Amino acid sequence: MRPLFHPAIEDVAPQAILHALSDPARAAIFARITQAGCVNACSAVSALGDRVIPKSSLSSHIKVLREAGLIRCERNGVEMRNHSRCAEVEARFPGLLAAILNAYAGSDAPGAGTP
Amino acid sequence: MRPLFHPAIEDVAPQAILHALSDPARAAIFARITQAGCVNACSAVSALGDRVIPKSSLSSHIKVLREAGLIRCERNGVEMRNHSRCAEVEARFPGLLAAILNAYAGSDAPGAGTP
DNA sequence: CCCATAGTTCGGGATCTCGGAACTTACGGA
DNA sequence: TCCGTAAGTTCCGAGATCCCGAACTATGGG
Repeated sequence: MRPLFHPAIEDVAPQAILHALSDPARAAIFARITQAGCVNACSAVSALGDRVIPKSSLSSHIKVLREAGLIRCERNGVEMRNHSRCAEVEARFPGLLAAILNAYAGSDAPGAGTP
Repeated sequence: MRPLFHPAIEDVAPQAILHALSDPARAAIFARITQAGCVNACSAVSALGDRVIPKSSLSSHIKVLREAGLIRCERNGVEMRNHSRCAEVEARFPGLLAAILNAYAGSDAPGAGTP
């Protein structure tokens, strides 16, 4: 399978980023991918907090994040590697991702659940 | 008509803000309300760039922005005054609104069209 | 009292989203 | 080599959401 479609950084639209991150599940996935050193397997993400996300939903979420320009995906054998494109997005929209992730972290820590 | 429902600032969720601003039309409305000194009539907003927004859609957009905690609305006779709550939101989520509005302004200036 | 203006609500069609089941791909073991 | 297992994707139906025109409500003026 050839590289999937990834938008060029200059084609990334703010509304796509906001839409992608307006879902707490997607925001949590993105936060985890970003925090985990920009590499992560898709299934390693499926256990977010205490919520189990079905495979198909997870695949959709990953697709939304990818097409929004937030992550870059490539196959590695059976698994999928998801790199965060935070550096590119940061260069194009300074402070945006930091503010969004910080807002989520400050409100209810999407990547860690709230026991 | 009693004051409409407005969430307390501590009840404002990041996902609601991102969802509200993930629509370019809503982002443009909010940008205009914020830039116009935090006061504006609803109908004065309807002429955004070259796009005509139907009244019902505009009312919905305003409602979404209000319930997301981004603006405060109150009647003034026949008209509606829309104040931006940017200061409150800024205090709760530092840098968020600035980064979002800046992202839109840097990509295609939602409040001014791109001739 | 009647009308004009500003905004809200309602209704239907289009679009989006979620998630289960089936399918595809890739690797590993016998 | 052939089969089994694991990881993701695709397909499809049910439900939710969004958009916008038409009808409705509320306020103020003549």
